[in-house]
Amino acid sequence: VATAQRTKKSAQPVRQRAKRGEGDRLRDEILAATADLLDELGSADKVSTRAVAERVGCSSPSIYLHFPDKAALLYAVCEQQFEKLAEVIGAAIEGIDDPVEQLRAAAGAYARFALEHPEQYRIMMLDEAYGKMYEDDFENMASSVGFDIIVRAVQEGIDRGLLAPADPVLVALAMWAGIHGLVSILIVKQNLALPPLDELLDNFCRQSLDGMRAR
Amino acid sequence: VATAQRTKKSAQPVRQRAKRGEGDRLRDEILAATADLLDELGSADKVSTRAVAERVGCSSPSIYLHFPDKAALLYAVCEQQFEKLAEVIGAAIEGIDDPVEQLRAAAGAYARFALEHPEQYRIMMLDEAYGKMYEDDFENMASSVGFDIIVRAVQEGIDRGLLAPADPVLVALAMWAGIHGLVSILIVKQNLALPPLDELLDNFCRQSLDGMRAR
DNA sequence: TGTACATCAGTGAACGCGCGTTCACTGATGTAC
DNA sequence: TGTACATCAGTGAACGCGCGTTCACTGATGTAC
Repeated sequence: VATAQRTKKSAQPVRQRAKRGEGDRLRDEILAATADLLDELGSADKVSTRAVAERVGCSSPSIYLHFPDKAALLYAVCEQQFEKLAEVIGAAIEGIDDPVEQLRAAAGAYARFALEHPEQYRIMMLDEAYGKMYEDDFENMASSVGFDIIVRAVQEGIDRGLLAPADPVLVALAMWAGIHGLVSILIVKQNLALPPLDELLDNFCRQSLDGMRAR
Repeated sequence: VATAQRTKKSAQPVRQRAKRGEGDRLRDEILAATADLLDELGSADKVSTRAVAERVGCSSPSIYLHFPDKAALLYAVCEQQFEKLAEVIGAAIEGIDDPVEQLRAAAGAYARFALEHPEQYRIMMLDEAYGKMYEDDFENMASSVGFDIIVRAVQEGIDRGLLAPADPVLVALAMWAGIHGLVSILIVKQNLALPPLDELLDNFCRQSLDGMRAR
Protein backbone atom coordinates (compact mmCIF):
# COMPACT_ATOMS: atom_id res chain seq x y z
CA VAL A 1 0.00 0.00 0.00
CA ALA A 2 1.40 3.40 0.92
CA THR A 3 4.31 2.00 2.92
CA ALA A 4 5.21 -0.51 0.22
CA GLN A 5 6.49 2.35 -1.83
CA ARG A 6 8.97 3.18 0.92
CA THR A 7 10.02 -0.43 1.44
CA LYS A 8 11.00 -1.20 -2.12
CA LYS A 9 14.70 -0.55 -1.52
CA SER A 10 16.71 -0.52 1.71
CA ALA A 11 17.87 2.73 3.34
CA GLN A 12 19.13 4.31 0.13
CA PRO A 13 19.67 8.05 -0.04
CA VAL A 14 16.74 8.73 -2.37
CA ARG A 15 18.41 10.73 -5.10
CA GLN A 16 16.68 13.74 -6.56
CA ARG A 17 16.61 13.65 -10.34
CA ALA A 18 18.80 16.36 -11.88
CA LYS A 19 17.22 19.41 -13.46
CA ARG A 20 17.44 20.02 -17.19
CA GLY A 21 20.85 21.60 -17.55
CA GLU A 22 22.40 19.65 -14.69
CA GLY A 23 23.08 16.46 -16.55
CA ASP A 24 26.63 16.36 -15.22
CA ARG A 25 25.55 16.25 -11.59
CA LEU A 26 25.07 12.50 -11.67
CA ARG A 27 28.38 12.16 -13.50
CA ASP A 28 30.19 13.85 -10.65
CA GLU A 29 28.37 11.77 -8.06
CA ILE A 30 29.33 8.59 -9.90
CA LEU A 31 32.98 9.66 -10.03
CA ALA A 32 33.00 10.43 -6.32
CA ALA A 33 31.31 7.16 -5.39
CA THR A 34 33.76 5.19 -7.51
CA ALA A 35 36.72 6.91 -5.86
CA ASP A 36 35.25 6.13 -2.43
CA LEU A 37 34.67 2.50 -3.29
CA LEU A 38 38.20 2.16 -4.58
CA ASP A 39 39.47 3.37 -1.24
CA GLU A 40 37.26 0.89 0.55
CA LEU A 41 37.42 -2.22 -1.59
CA GLY A 42 40.89 -2.30 -3.03
CA SER A 43 41.41 -3.16 -6.65
CA ALA A 44 39.38 -1.87 -9.55
CA ASP A 45 38.11 -5.39 -10.16
CA LYS A 46 36.30 -5.40 -6.86
CA VAL A 47 34.46 -2.19 -7.63
CA SER A 48 31.39 -3.27 -9.57
CA THR A 49 29.15 -0.93 -11.51
CA ARG A 50 26.27 -2.19 -9.41
CA ALA A 51 28.02 -1.18 -6.20
CA VAL A 52 28.77 2.25 -7.62
CA ALA A 53 25.12 2.71 -8.58
CA GLU A 54 23.95 1.60 -5.15
CA ARG A 55 26.34 4.03 -3.46
CA VAL A 56 25.12 6.89 -5.63
CA GLY A 57 21.49 5.94 -5.21
CA CYS A 58 20.76 5.42 -8.91
CA SER A 59 20.38 2.40 -11.14
CA SER A 60 23.40 0.75 -12.71
CA PRO A 61 22.37 1.47 -16.31
CA SER A 62 22.48 5.16 -15.43
CA ILE A 63 26.25 4.93 -15.33
CA TYR A 64 26.20 4.27 -19.06
CA LEU A 65 24.47 7.59 -19.58
CA HIS A 66 27.71 9.26 -18.54
CA PHE A 67 30.49 6.79 -19.31
CA PRO A 68 30.80 4.45 -22.30
CA ASP A 69 31.98 1.59 -20.09
CA LYS A 70 33.54 0.69 -16.76
CA ALA A 71 37.10 1.23 -17.98
CA ALA A 72 36.28 4.80 -18.96
CA LEU A 73 34.82 5.43 -15.53
CA LEU A 74 37.94 4.21 -13.79
CA TYR A 75 40.11 6.10 -16.22
CA ALA A 76 38.27 9.29 -15.29
CA VAL A 77 38.77 8.62 -11.59
CA CYS A 78 42.47 8.09 -12.22
CA GLU A 79 42.82 11.36 -14.05
CA GLN A 80 41.21 13.24 -11.18
CA GLN A 81 43.53 11.53 -8.76
CA PHE A 82 46.66 12.35 -10.73
CA GLU A 83 45.64 15.97 -10.72
CA LYS A 84 45.19 15.94 -6.96
CA LEU A 85 48.61 14.37 -6.53
CA ALA A 86 50.23 17.10 -8.59
CA GLU A 87 48.42 19.73 -6.52
CA VAL A 88 49.58 18.17 -3.27
CA ILE A 89 53.19 18.14 -4.41
CA GLY A 90 52.93 21.69 -5.68
CA ALA A 91 51.51 22.86 -2.36
CA ALA A 92 54.23 21.04 -0.42
CA ILE A 93 57.13 22.94 -1.95
CA GLU A 94 55.48 26.32 -1.81
CA GLY A 95 57.45 28.83 0.22
CA ILE A 96 60.54 26.65 0.38
CA ASP A 97 63.58 28.22 -1.19
CA ASP A 98 66.27 25.56 -0.85
CA PRO A 99 65.71 23.09 -3.70
CA VAL A 100 67.08 20.21 -1.65
CA GLU A 101 64.52 20.96 1.02
CA GLN A 102 61.92 21.17 -1.73
CA LEU A 103 62.80 17.62 -2.75
CA ARG A 104 62.52 16.42 0.83
CA ALA A 105 59.13 18.09 1.22
CA ALA A 106 57.86 16.79 -2.12
CA ALA A 107 58.89 13.25 -1.21
CA GLY A 108 57.00 13.47 2.06
CA ALA A 109 53.88 14.87 0.42
CA TYR A 110 53.94 12.20 -2.27
CA ALA A 111 54.30 9.41 0.26
CA ARG A 112 51.57 10.73 2.50
CA PHE A 113 49.18 11.16 -0.41
CA ALA A 114 49.80 7.58 -1.49
CA LEU A 115 49.29 6.14 1.97
CA GLU A 116 46.14 8.17 2.56
CA HIS A 117 44.57 6.82 -0.64
CA PRO A 118 46.26 3.47 -1.00
CA GLU A 119 43.75 1.91 -3.35
CA GLN A 120 43.59 4.86 -5.62
CA TYR A 121 47.36 4.93 -5.63
CA ARG A 122 47.24 1.28 -6.53
CA ILE A 123 45.17 1.75 -9.64
CA MET A 124 47.19 4.80 -10.61
CA MET A 125 50.58 3.22 -10.16
CA LEU A 126 50.40 -0.52 -9.57
CA ASP A 127 47.66 -1.67 -11.92
CA GLU A 128 48.73 -2.47 -15.42
CA ALA A 129 45.38 -1.64 -17.00
CA TYR A 130 45.53 1.97 -15.88
CA GLY A 131 49.27 2.08 -16.02
CA LYS A 132 48.92 1.73 -19.75
CA MET A 133 46.64 4.73 -19.99
CA TYR A 134 49.31 7.30 -20.61
CA GLU A 135 50.56 5.66 -23.76
CA ASP A 136 54.21 6.57 -24.26
CA ASP A 137 53.33 10.12 -23.36
CA PHE A 138 55.98 10.66 -20.76
CA GLU A 139 55.81 14.45 -20.89
CA ASN A 140 52.09 14.47 -20.26
CA MET A 141 52.21 11.99 -17.42
CA ALA A 142 55.27 13.64 -15.94
CA SER A 143 53.47 16.91 -15.51
CA SER A 144 50.17 15.46 -14.39
CA VAL A 145 51.84 13.39 -11.68
CA GLY A 146 53.96 16.27 -10.43
CA PHE A 147 57.13 14.74 -11.74
CA ASP A 148 58.22 17.90 -13.50
CA ILE A 149 58.25 19.71 -10.17
CA ILE A 150 60.92 17.29 -8.99
CA VAL A 151 62.95 17.72 -12.16
CA ARG A 152 62.84 21.50 -11.78
CA ALA A 153 63.99 21.28 -8.16
CA VAL A 154 66.89 19.04 -9.13
CA GLN A 155 67.88 21.41 -11.94
CA GLU A 156 67.72 24.34 -9.56
CA GLY A 157 69.89 22.44 -7.08
CA ILE A 158 72.49 21.78 -9.73
CA ASP A 159 72.39 25.37 -10.94
CA ARG A 160 73.00 26.65 -7.44
CA GLY A 161 75.88 24.25 -6.93
CA LEU A 162 74.05 22.33 -4.19
CA LEU A 163 73.82 19.10 -6.15
CA ALA A 164 76.42 17.40 -8.28
CA PRO A 165 76.02 18.01 -12.02
CA ALA A 166 74.00 15.23 -13.66
CA ASP A 167 71.04 14.58 -15.92
CA PRO A 168 68.22 16.02 -13.80
CA VAL A 169 65.64 13.65 -15.28
CA LEU A 170 67.68 10.58 -14.34
CA VAL A 171 68.25 11.93 -10.86
CA ALA A 172 64.59 12.74 -10.42
CA LEU A 173 63.62 9.30 -11.70
CA ALA A 174 65.82 7.66 -9.11
CA MET A 175 64.18 9.69 -6.37
CA TRP A 176 60.71 8.99 -7.68
CA ALA A 177 61.47 5.28 -7.95
CA GLY A 178 62.74 5.19 -4.39
CA ILE A 179 59.73 6.88 -2.85
CA HIS A 180 57.38 4.95 -5.08
CA GLY A 181 59.08 1.73 -4.04
CA LEU A 182 58.79 2.60 -0.37
CA VAL A 183 55.09 3.42 -0.46
CA SER A 184 54.37 0.45 -2.71
CA ILE A 185 55.91 -1.87 -0.20
CA LEU A 186 54.06 -0.22 2.65
CA ILE A 187 50.77 -0.49 0.77
CA VAL A 188 51.14 -3.99 -0.56
CA LYS A 189 52.95 -5.63 2.34
CA GLN A 190 50.76 -4.11 4.99
CA ASN A 191 51.52 -6.54 7.73
CA LEU A 192 55.24 -6.72 7.35
CA ALA A 193 56.11 -4.84 10.55
CA LEU A 194 58.40 -2.33 8.88
CA PRO A 195 59.76 0.80 10.55
CA PRO A 196 57.34 3.77 10.51
CA LEU A 197 57.04 5.86 7.34
CA ASP A 198 58.82 8.89 8.74
CA GLU A 199 61.88 6.91 9.61
CA LEU A 200 62.00 5.21 6.23
CA LEU A 201 61.47 8.50 4.48
CA ASP A 202 64.10 10.35 6.48
CA ASN A 203 66.58 7.64 5.86
CA PHE A 204 65.85 7.42 2.16
CA CYS A 205 66.09 11.17 1.68
CA ARG A 206 69.32 11.36 3.62
CA GLN A 207 70.86 8.56 1.59
CA SER A 208 69.74 9.66 -1.82
CA LEU A 209 70.20 13.39 -1.31
CA ASP A 210 73.67 12.81 0.11
CA GLY A 211 74.46 10.79 -2.98
CA MET A 212 73.49 13.68 -5.20
CA ARG A 213 75.18 16.36 -3.16
CA ALA A 214 78.01 18.35 -4.69
CA ARG A 215 81.32 17.80 -2.93
CA VAL B 1 33.41 -44.19 -34.70
CA ALA B 2 37.13 -44.81 -34.24
CA THR B 3 38.15 -41.25 -35.16
CA ALA B 4 35.53 -39.71 -32.90
CA GLN B 5 37.61 -40.79 -29.95
CA ARG B 6 40.48 -38.71 -31.27
CA THR B 7 38.33 -35.68 -32.10
CA LYS B 8 36.81 -35.20 -28.67
CA LYS B 9 39.29 -32.47 -27.66
CA SER B 10 41.50 -30.22 -29.76
CA ALA B 11 45.26 -30.81 -30.02
CA GLN B 12 45.83 -31.36 -26.32
CA PRO B 13 49.00 -33.07 -25.16
CA VAL B 14 47.27 -36.28 -24.10
CA ARG B 15 48.54 -36.64 -20.58
CA GLN B 16 49.60 -40.03 -19.31
CA ARG B 17 48.00 -40.84 -16.02
CA ALA B 18 50.53 -40.96 -13.17
CA LYS B 19 51.59 -44.28 -11.74
CA ARG B 20 50.73 -45.27 -8.20
CA GLY B 21 53.38 -43.49 -6.16
CA GLU B 22 53.68 -40.54 -8.50
CA GLY B 23 50.66 -38.62 -7.30
CA ASP B 24 52.71 -35.43 -7.07
CA ARG B 25 53.60 -35.43 -10.74
CA LEU B 26 50.37 -33.72 -11.70
CA ARG B 27 50.87 -31.29 -8.85
CA ASP B 28 54.18 -30.18 -10.29
CA GLU B 29 52.72 -29.89 -13.78
CA ILE B 30 49.89 -27.72 -12.46
CA LEU B 31 52.36 -25.46 -10.67
CA ALA B 32 54.46 -25.07 -13.79
CA ALA B 33 51.45 -24.38 -16.01
CA THR B 34 50.15 -21.77 -13.58
CA ALA B 35 53.52 -20.02 -13.51
CA ASP B 36 53.60 -20.01 -17.32
CA LEU B 37 50.10 -18.62 -17.57
CA LEU B 38 50.91 -15.90 -15.07
CA ASP B 39 53.79 -14.84 -17.29
CA GLU B 40 51.52 -14.81 -20.30
CA LEU B 41 48.26 -13.41 -19.02
CA GLY B 42 49.20 -10.90 -16.39
CA SER B 43 47.33 -10.78 -13.14
CA ALA B 44 46.27 -13.75 -11.07
CA ASP B 45 42.65 -12.90 -11.81
CA LYS B 46 43.12 -13.65 -15.46
CA VAL B 47 44.53 -17.10 -14.79
CA SER B 48 41.50 -19.36 -14.53
CA THR B 49 41.59 -22.88 -13.17
CA ARG B 50 40.10 -24.00 -16.48
CA ALA B 51 42.98 -22.48 -18.42
CA VAL B 52 45.50 -24.13 -16.10
CA ALA B 53 43.84 -27.50 -16.60
CA GLU B 54 43.77 -27.06 -20.36
CA ARG B 55 47.46 -26.16 -20.39
CA VAL B 56 48.32 -29.21 -18.31
CA GLY B 57 46.08 -31.46 -20.33
CA CYS B 58 43.87 -32.57 -17.46
CA SER B 59 40.39 -31.66 -16.27
CA SER B 60 39.82 -28.67 -14.03
CA PRO B 61 38.51 -30.68 -11.06
CA SER B 62 41.85 -32.48 -11.00
CA ILE B 63 43.41 -29.32 -9.64
CA TYR B 64 41.38 -29.81 -6.49
CA LEU B 65 43.03 -33.14 -5.99
CA HIS B 66 46.25 -31.29 -5.26
CA PHE B 67 45.25 -27.85 -4.00
CA PRO B 68 42.35 -26.93 -1.73
CA ASP B 69 41.49 -23.90 -3.87
CA LYS B 70 42.79 -21.43 -6.40
CA ALA B 71 44.34 -19.15 -3.79
CA ALA B 72 46.42 -22.03 -2.46
CA LEU B 73 47.63 -22.80 -5.96
CA LEU B 74 48.77 -19.23 -6.53
CA TYR B 75 50.29 -19.10 -3.08
CA ALA B 76 52.36 -22.16 -3.95
CA VAL B 77 53.53 -20.59 -7.19
CA CYS B 78 54.54 -17.48 -5.29
CA GLU B 79 56.57 -19.43 -2.80
CA GLN B 80 58.48 -21.16 -5.59
CA GLN B 81 59.13 -17.81 -7.22
CA PHE B 82 60.44 -16.22 -4.04
CA GLU B 83 62.86 -19.07 -3.67
CA LYS B 84 64.10 -18.61 -7.21
CA LEU B 85 64.60 -14.90 -6.59
CA ALA B 86 66.69 -15.60 -3.51
CA GLU B 87 68.77 -18.08 -5.51
CA VAL B 88 69.34 -15.59 -8.30
CA ILE B 89 70.53 -12.94 -5.87
CA GLY B 90 72.72 -15.41 -4.07
CA ALA B 91 74.31 -16.48 -7.33
CA ALA B 92 74.89 -12.89 -8.39
CA ILE B 93 77.11 -11.97 -5.46
CA GLU B 94 79.11 -15.19 -5.51
CA GLY B 95 82.81 -14.60 -5.98
CA ILE B 96 82.56 -10.86 -5.39
CA ASP B 97 84.56 -9.69 -2.44
CA ASP B 98 83.83 -5.95 -2.26
CA PRO B 99 80.49 -5.63 -0.46
CA VAL B 100 79.65 -2.45 -2.37
CA GLU B 101 80.10 -4.34 -5.61
CA GLN B 102 77.99 -7.11 -4.14
CA LEU B 103 75.20 -4.62 -3.64
CA ARG B 104 75.51 -3.41 -7.21
CA ALA B 105 75.44 -6.96 -8.54
CA ALA B 106 72.50 -7.94 -6.36
CA ALA B 107 70.51 -4.94 -7.53
CA GLY B 108 71.12 -5.87 -11.15
CA ALA B 109 70.16 -9.49 -10.62
CA TYR B 110 67.00 -8.51 -8.77
CA ALA B 111 65.94 -6.10 -11.49
CA ARG B 112 66.62 -8.54 -14.30
CA PHE B 113 64.72 -11.30 -12.54
CA ALA B 114 61.74 -9.02 -12.11
CA LEU B 115 61.73 -7.87 -15.71
CA GLU B 116 62.11 -11.40 -17.05
CA HIS B 117 59.06 -12.58 -15.08
CA PRO B 118 57.02 -9.41 -14.82
CA GLU B 119 53.71 -11.04 -14.06
CA GLN B 120 55.08 -13.31 -11.43
CA TYR B 121 56.86 -10.34 -9.92
CA ARG B 122 53.54 -8.59 -9.97
CA ILE B 123 51.72 -11.17 -7.92
CA MET B 124 54.71 -11.50 -5.60
CA MET B 125 55.19 -7.81 -4.98
CA LEU B 126 52.36 -5.71 -6.38
CA ASP B 127 49.28 -7.73 -5.63
CA GLU B 128 47.73 -7.19 -2.28
CA ALA B 129 46.22 -10.65 -2.00
CA TYR B 130 49.59 -12.36 -2.16
CA GLY B 131 51.34 -9.45 -0.54
CA LYS B 132 49.41 -10.32 2.58
CA MET B 133 50.65 -13.88 2.56
CA TYR B 134 53.69 -13.34 4.70
CA GLU B 135 51.73 -12.10 7.65
CA ASP B 136 53.95 -9.82 9.75
CA ASP B 137 56.69 -12.37 9.38
CA PHE B 138 59.40 -10.01 8.24
CA GLU B 139 62.26 -12.34 9.09
CA ASN B 140 60.79 -15.16 7.05
CA MET B 141 60.02 -13.06 4.04
CA ALA B 142 63.32 -11.24 4.27
CA SER B 143 65.27 -14.43 3.89
CA SER B 144 63.04 -15.99 1.26
CA VAL B 145 63.24 -12.91 -0.91
CA GLY B 146 66.99 -12.58 -0.59
CA PHE B 147 66.72 -9.47 1.52
CA ASP B 148 69.03 -10.78 4.20
CA ILE B 149 71.80 -11.05 1.62
CA ILE B 150 71.57 -7.30 1.10
CA VAL B 151 71.57 -6.62 4.81
CA ARG B 152 74.68 -8.75 5.26
CA ALA B 153 76.47 -6.94 2.44
CA VAL B 154 75.65 -3.57 3.97
CA GLN B 155 76.85 -4.72 7.37
CA GLU B 156 80.07 -5.99 5.83
CA GLY B 157 80.54 -2.67 4.05
CA ILE B 158 80.15 -0.79 7.32
CA ASP B 159 82.47 -3.15 9.13
CA ARG B 160 85.16 -2.66 6.53
CA GLY B 161 84.77 1.10 6.69
CA LEU B 162 83.51 1.34 3.11
CA LEU B 163 80.05 2.55 4.07
CA ALA B 164 79.08 5.14 6.64
CA PRO B 165 77.88 3.67 9.93
CA ALA B 166 74.09 3.28 9.98
CA ASP B 167 71.32 0.80 10.69
CA PRO B 168 72.00 -1.81 8.00
CA VAL B 169 68.35 -2.83 7.80
CA LEU B 170 67.24 0.73 7.09
CA VAL B 171 69.95 1.18 4.50
CA ALA B 172 69.09 -2.12 2.83
CA LEU B 173 65.39 -1.21 2.85
CA ALA B 174 66.14 2.03 1.06
CA MET B 175 68.09 0.17 -1.60
CA TRP B 176 65.41 -2.47 -1.97
CA ALA B 177 62.72 0.18 -2.22
CA GLY B 178 64.63 1.99 -4.91
CA ILE B 179 65.20 -1.02 -7.10
CA HIS B 180 61.68 -2.28 -6.47
CA GLY B 181 60.34 1.13 -7.42
CA LEU B 182 62.34 1.19 -10.63
CA VAL B 183 61.26 -2.22 -11.83
CA SER B 184 57.67 -1.61 -10.74
CA ILE B 185 57.52 1.48 -12.88
CA LEU B 186 59.12 -0.33 -15.80
CA ILE B 187 56.66 -3.20 -15.48
CA VAL B 188 53.52 -1.19 -14.88
CA LYS B 189 54.20 1.79 -17.11
CA GLN B 190 55.47 -0.23 -20.02
CA ASN B 191 54.95 2.33 -22.70
CA LEU B 192 56.37 5.32 -20.92
CA ALA B 193 59.54 5.64 -23.03
CA LEU B 194 61.91 5.68 -20.08
CA PRO B 195 65.67 5.34 -20.35
CA PRO B 196 66.90 1.73 -20.62
CA LEU B 197 67.18 -0.39 -17.48
CA ASP B 198 70.95 -0.39 -17.35
CA GLU B 199 71.15 3.36 -17.35
CA LEU B 200 68.49 3.69 -14.66
CA LEU B 201 70.17 1.02 -12.61
CA ASP B 202 73.65 2.48 -12.93
CA ASN B 203 72.40 5.87 -11.99
CA PHE B 204 70.42 4.61 -9.03
CA CYS B 205 73.32 2.59 -7.70
CA ARG B 206 75.72 5.46 -8.11
CA GLN B 207 73.39 7.83 -6.29
CA SER B 208 72.41 5.58 -3.44
CA LEU B 209 75.78 3.95 -2.92
CA ASP B 210 77.46 7.32 -2.93
CA GLY B 211 75.00 8.44 -0.30
CA MET B 212 75.99 5.56 1.93
CA ARG B 213 79.70 5.82 1.37
CA ALA B 214 81.98 6.63 4.27
CA ARG B 215 83.82 9.94 3.86
C1' DT C 1 -3.10 30.98 -20.86
C1' DG C 2 -3.55 26.13 -22.55
C1' DT C 3 -1.88 22.18 -24.64
C1' DA C 4 0.62 19.05 -27.78
C1' DC C 5 5.12 17.57 -28.14
C1' DA C 6 10.21 16.89 -28.04
C1' DT C 7 13.74 15.95 -24.98
C1' DC C 8 16.14 14.96 -21.00
C1' DA C 9 17.29 12.02 -17.10
C1' DG C 10 16.64 8.36 -15.84
C1' DT C 11 14.68 2.92 -14.59
C1' DG C 12 13.53 -2.49 -14.10
C1' DA C 13 14.29 -6.57 -15.98
C1' DA C 14 16.91 -9.47 -18.38
C1' DC C 15 20.87 -11.53 -21.19
C1' DG C 16 24.93 -13.99 -21.65
C1' DC C 17 29.24 -15.13 -20.02
C1' DG C 18 33.04 -16.97 -17.38
C1' DC C 19 34.30 -18.36 -13.31
C1' DG C 20 35.40 -21.38 -8.93
C1' DT C 21 33.85 -25.33 -7.26
C1' DT C 22 31.12 -29.76 -6.29
C1' DC C 23 29.13 -34.10 -7.38
C1' DA C 24 28.74 -38.61 -8.68
C1' DC C 25 31.29 -41.46 -11.39
C1' DT C 26 35.19 -44.47 -13.79
C1' DG C 27 38.84 -47.19 -14.95
C1' DA C 28 43.59 -48.60 -14.20
C1' DT C 29 46.75 -50.46 -10.73
C1' DG C 30 48.42 -52.90 -7.08
C1' DT C 31 47.40 -56.38 -3.05
C1' DA C 32 45.61 -60.27 -0.09
C1' DC C 33 44.27 -64.75 -0.08
C1' DT D 1 48.58 -68.68 -10.61
C1' DG D 2 43.85 -66.67 -10.38
C1' DT D 3 40.66 -63.54 -8.70
C1' DA D 4 38.06 -60.43 -5.59
C1' DC D 5 38.78 -56.08 -3.82
C1' DA D 6 40.65 -51.61 -2.06
C1' DT D 7 42.74 -47.61 -3.60
C1' DC D 8 44.57 -44.27 -6.41
C1' DA D 9 44.31 -40.87 -10.07
C1' DG D 10 41.59 -39.06 -12.26
C1' DT D 11 36.86 -37.27 -15.32
C1' DG D 12 32.20 -35.02 -17.39
C1' DA D 13 28.55 -32.52 -16.31
C1' DA D 14 26.49 -29.30 -13.78
C1' DC D 15 25.53 -25.59 -10.14
C1' DG D 16 25.22 -21.07 -8.68
C1' DC D 17 26.94 -16.63 -8.65
C1' DG D 18 28.28 -11.99 -9.88
C1' DC D 19 29.36 -9.30 -13.31
C1' DG D 20 29.22 -5.77 -17.43
C1' DT D 21 26.03 -4.42 -20.41
C1' DT D 22 21.63 -3.88 -23.28
C1' DC D 23 16.83 -3.27 -24.07
C1' DA D 24 12.53 -1.32 -24.03
C1' DC D 25 10.33 1.74 -21.19
C1' DT D 26 8.78 6.00 -18.15
C1' DG D 27 7.83 10.18 -16.25
C1' DA D 28 9.19 14.93 -15.37
C1' DT D 29 10.52 19.28 -17.64
C1' DG D 30 10.79 22.77 -20.74
C1' DT D 31 9.14 24.75 -25.50
C1' DA D 32 6.38 26.13 -29.67
C1' DC D 33 2.19 27.65 -31.19
